[in-house]
Amino acid sequence: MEALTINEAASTTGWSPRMLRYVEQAGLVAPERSAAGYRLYGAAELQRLRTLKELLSEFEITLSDVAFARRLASDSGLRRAVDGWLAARPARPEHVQAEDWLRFEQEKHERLLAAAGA
Amino acid sequence: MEALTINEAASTTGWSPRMLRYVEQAGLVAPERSAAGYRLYGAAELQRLRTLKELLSEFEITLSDVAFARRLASDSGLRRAVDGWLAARPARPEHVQAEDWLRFEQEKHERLLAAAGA
DNA sequence: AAAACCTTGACACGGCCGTGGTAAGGTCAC
DNA sequence: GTGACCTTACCACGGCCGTGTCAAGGTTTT
Repeated sequence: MEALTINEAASTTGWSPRMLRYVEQAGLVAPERSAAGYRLYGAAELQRLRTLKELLSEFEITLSDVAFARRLASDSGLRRAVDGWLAARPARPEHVQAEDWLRFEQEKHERLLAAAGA
Repeated sequence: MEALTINEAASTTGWSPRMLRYVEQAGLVAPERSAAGYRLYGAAELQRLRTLKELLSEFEITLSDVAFARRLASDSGLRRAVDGWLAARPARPEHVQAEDWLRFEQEKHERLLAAAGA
């Protein structure tokens, strides 16, 4: 069975080794460990890392966003509270709303892209 | 019918006027506007602002988190993609995971509280 | 018409995020 | 047993978040 070490995994997924550790810390992709503590990425993890990358760029979301979604999914108390708040009266002027928070959420990415010189 | 102006609303909700504008920009609580453009907070908005505040402190989450939850709730494509990713193989070592991301998500707040001298 | 309040826009600032790099020290392969 | 690779821990840095404050200009009230 082939399990890639962190640098190999980095090469095949496009993440940097540094980011792989960061992603693990965020609780999103945690590879098995060897007896000595080496990270061992199996096929499942590699796939997960690739799809994670697509997910982030396709929807312009961040690791923190996914981490929060994870928390939402696993903490039903939190989910109920948040969904409940959102479901309550949806704040009067609905049009302004949609327009505004959309810009709010997108702005950072536009700035990032601009800064990245894309 | 009584509708409070931004400073009055700030007083009764505990938010600062600046934050009220920020919360609106984040698309979370958007008050009606007078003909001249003055924000007019009704009972519903005031209640919403108070519960929002409780929500944030009770679960140690941020405005951005709620904004993202809102996006998740209103963009089914996004929700399906994220939930799908999370639902897929839940990353091997489940224990490390839970432990780790929990710390990851909580650390910032601990630091915030510490910094705030609480 | 002046005082008091509102609006948007901008500057500021500490702190965290995403990222890279490096150091000190274990592990693996040959 | 030496070189290549891994691990954790820490410093650095640009950019955004949450927040305050101030300026320039309308509105409301008296």
